Amino acid sequence: MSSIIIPFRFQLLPPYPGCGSPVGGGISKFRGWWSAEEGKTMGRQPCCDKLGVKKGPWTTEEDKKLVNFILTNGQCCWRAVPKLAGLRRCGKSCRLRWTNYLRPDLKRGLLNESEEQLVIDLHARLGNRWSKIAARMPGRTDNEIKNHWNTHIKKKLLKMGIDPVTHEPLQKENEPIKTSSSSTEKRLLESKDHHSSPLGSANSTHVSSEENSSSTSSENSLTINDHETETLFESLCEDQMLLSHLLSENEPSFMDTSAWELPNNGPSFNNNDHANAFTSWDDCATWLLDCQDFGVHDFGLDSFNDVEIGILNTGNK
DNA sequence: AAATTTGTCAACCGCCTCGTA
DNA sequence: ATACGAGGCGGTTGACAAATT
Repeated sequence: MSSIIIPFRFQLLPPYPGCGSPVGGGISKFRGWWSAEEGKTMGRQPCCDKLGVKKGPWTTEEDKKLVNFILTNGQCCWRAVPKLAGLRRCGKSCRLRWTNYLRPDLKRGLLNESEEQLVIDLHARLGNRWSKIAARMPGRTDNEIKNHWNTHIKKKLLKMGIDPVTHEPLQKENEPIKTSSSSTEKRLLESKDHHSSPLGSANSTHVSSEENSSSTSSENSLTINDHETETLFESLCEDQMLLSHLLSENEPSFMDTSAWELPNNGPSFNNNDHANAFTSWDDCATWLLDCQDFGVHDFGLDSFNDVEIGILNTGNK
């Protein structure tokens, strides 16, 4: 089965009725829908009504409802989705199902070799921060990468004699930590405390300065001395070249997730070859409707009514 | 062919962060 | 300043499939 990236800015439609227009920070910043819709005096509803909320695997029927709903209404308040889509699910569950499985820009199938290598490289830098890793990998979800790491890559690395946590040869495990220059990262890990992935800690120190420009260098080196910092920096710089294009904050990530949320003026595709194949919403909609690989027919999208197709076609007006 | 073990991955759980009241 | 809720995240679980005995 071929892997396909759907360069598709999905929320082509206005927010839900009553939602109003999310202002400023976009939809993710939007709050307070319930108070407006239900005439309540501010305050909030619980995440989901625990009673009557279904759990477990999603049925085709539920998938169909969710996809149809989001195609028609776009993404807005996840808490409102199950109610409006006629699903007996928690909003969280809907979001998860959508982001991990139903989103049309997802690749299907196992990670290929280059993707695997990228995961390994990114994991070496970011640790178990799967969402950060996924953000650098087009069409892949954090859950998918996490699963693949745990079931494939971990074993592969162990087979190769590499510690999947430290990314260093296993035989070095028993060596003293303090003077080994190749264990720079590990030393940093030791100096940082409690992250689940020691390397993740080290890398979080490094990455934090990349990804969080508000972090100061002094903050990042609170627990290591100057010499260690210098050595660490030198060590990390070796690899920095390799991934700088991936990790640069100034460069858009491969999958610009914001693209999903702020489509207001019609298609604005990711910068890749697939994207160029689509020149209009008609193309997108047509493609989506024809997409067998995604299993669109399983969701009943091929049986969109005229109104729904019309909405899709006019989404960028 | 049946039973058991192992592998896979979708989904849930609980915690954290951030924004709002 | 505080409480609360939404969304997001990573860890874990459990159902199912595949492989092995």
